[in-house]
Amino acid sequence: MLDKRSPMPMYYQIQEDLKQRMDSGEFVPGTMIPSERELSEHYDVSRMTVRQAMTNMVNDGYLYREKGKGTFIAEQKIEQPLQGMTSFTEDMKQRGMEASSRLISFETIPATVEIAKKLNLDESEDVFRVQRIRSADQKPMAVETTFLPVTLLPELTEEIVQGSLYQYVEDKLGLSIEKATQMIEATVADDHQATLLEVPRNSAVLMIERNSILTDGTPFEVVKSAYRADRYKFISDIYRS
Amino acid sequence: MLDKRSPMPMYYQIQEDLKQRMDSGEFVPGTMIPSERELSEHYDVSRMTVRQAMTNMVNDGYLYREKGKGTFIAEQKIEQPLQGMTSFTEDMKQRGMEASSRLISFETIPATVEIAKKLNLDESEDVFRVQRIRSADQKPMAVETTFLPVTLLPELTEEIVQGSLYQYVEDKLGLSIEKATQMIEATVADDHQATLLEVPRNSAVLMIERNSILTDGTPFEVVKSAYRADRYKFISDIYRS
DNA sequence: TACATATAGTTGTCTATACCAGTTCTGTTT
DNA sequence: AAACAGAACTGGTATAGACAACTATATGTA
Repeated sequence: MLDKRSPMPMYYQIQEDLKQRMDSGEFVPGTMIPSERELSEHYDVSRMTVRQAMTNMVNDGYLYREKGKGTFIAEQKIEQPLQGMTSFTEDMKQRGMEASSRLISFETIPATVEIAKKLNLDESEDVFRVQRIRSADQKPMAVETTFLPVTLLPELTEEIVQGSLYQYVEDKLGLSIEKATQMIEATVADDHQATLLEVPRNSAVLMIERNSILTDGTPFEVVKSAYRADRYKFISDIYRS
Repeated sequence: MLDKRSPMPMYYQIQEDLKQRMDSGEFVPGTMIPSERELSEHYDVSRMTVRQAMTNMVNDGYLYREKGKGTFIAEQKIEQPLQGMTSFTEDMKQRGMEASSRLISFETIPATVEIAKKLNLDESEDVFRVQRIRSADQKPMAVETTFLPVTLLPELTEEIVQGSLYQYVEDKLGLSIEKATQMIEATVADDHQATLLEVPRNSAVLMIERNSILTDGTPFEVVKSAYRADRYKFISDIYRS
């Protein structure tokens, strides 16, 4: 079942296996999963190791425990789309829609003053400018424009941006995104946006700008998205303290 | 140091002690706290018990660990504008503006279907409807409409809502707000909003709706705010995983 | 039938130990 | 003085076992 010689810790392998069994439909929300003792026998590890895996999954919201009863599969939490950073695809999936994406343009341009400042570049240094239409259930949802520093990703191509950019960055730079600052505002659609989003001019659009920072503190990207206000609400949960 | 006969688990007592030592200034952000082995000797418990306390505190953001180096006090996360719940007044203060507020109406009305559902009331049960103009630097910033269940706060008055409502709720009910779900969307101003916000009709407005839940799970309020899009951006920081 | 009691199952807490992997300091050698 | 090697630290992973607290079910008794 598990690979004891793998460099991956046992508790991690158990987590992945349990998640996989959840995805496959073996466990549905509300189901009680086998007890800690049963799982420790099944995976041939100590109960504490199973507990470590399960504690992580409880913290991540996959499971919940009830003392004296057992451990259960948690409901899929639809209501917190943006707690951790969510991609457009994940976001739409959580909303029960199918995401698709169409590349409109991919070009290298000198940074504007605004973008240079946000990416911590000298003025007129080159940046990639990638523009996409993001669709949900085959209807336009947002126009997304991404700015990336050329110096950081000199070998970036169209193919890469259409794949998993974040995966590429991790492999290429050994860094990942640590956090982002997000700004949300309301505007009315300009002609260009109206055409791409297939809405009347002067419709309301929700502008979301995300500035992402890598784990070493380098600004990584500026993403400006214009969402159709008639189709999209931004939802988040906030907690006290 | 710790009370071994207390019904409180040892790891919990350790957490509380460490937090108290942080509050008292013994540990400041960035400081390395004693190693797990030292603490286990100090508290006279096993290292695993210390680890359980520390793992919880890492998950809660009080500490962070670095393999081979030690465990450190985390920075107080000030840089999260809307991570914790912020009042309009605090929000404006952080933006360097002076907040003021004018009560427009305070009335009792039967709940609409939407509000009844969100406040978990029977249809047509009474709710308070409080409408305010929120201003920053003496210029209108938002129109805020709050819905509160009458059954929860039967003695609510105009004076109270103009003071600290949250303080009143805590004293009156012994409960406080645990979390809120927030929905943000873009619309165009209707006549009423345009007049109150002193903007042209068909200007863009940022609608923020906040549904707050008390610590016992009771829905507490629905707040709908219409912000002037030319003056207000919603800003938040988000973190990976 | 109704109520108490046992009992077997669950998670919760805790111990004592062991080894691994990464970091830092220290003493020795060059 | 600089470079290396190793010791002594750090947290990370894992074991085997114990008892407590809680829940559900079955059993016996009034």
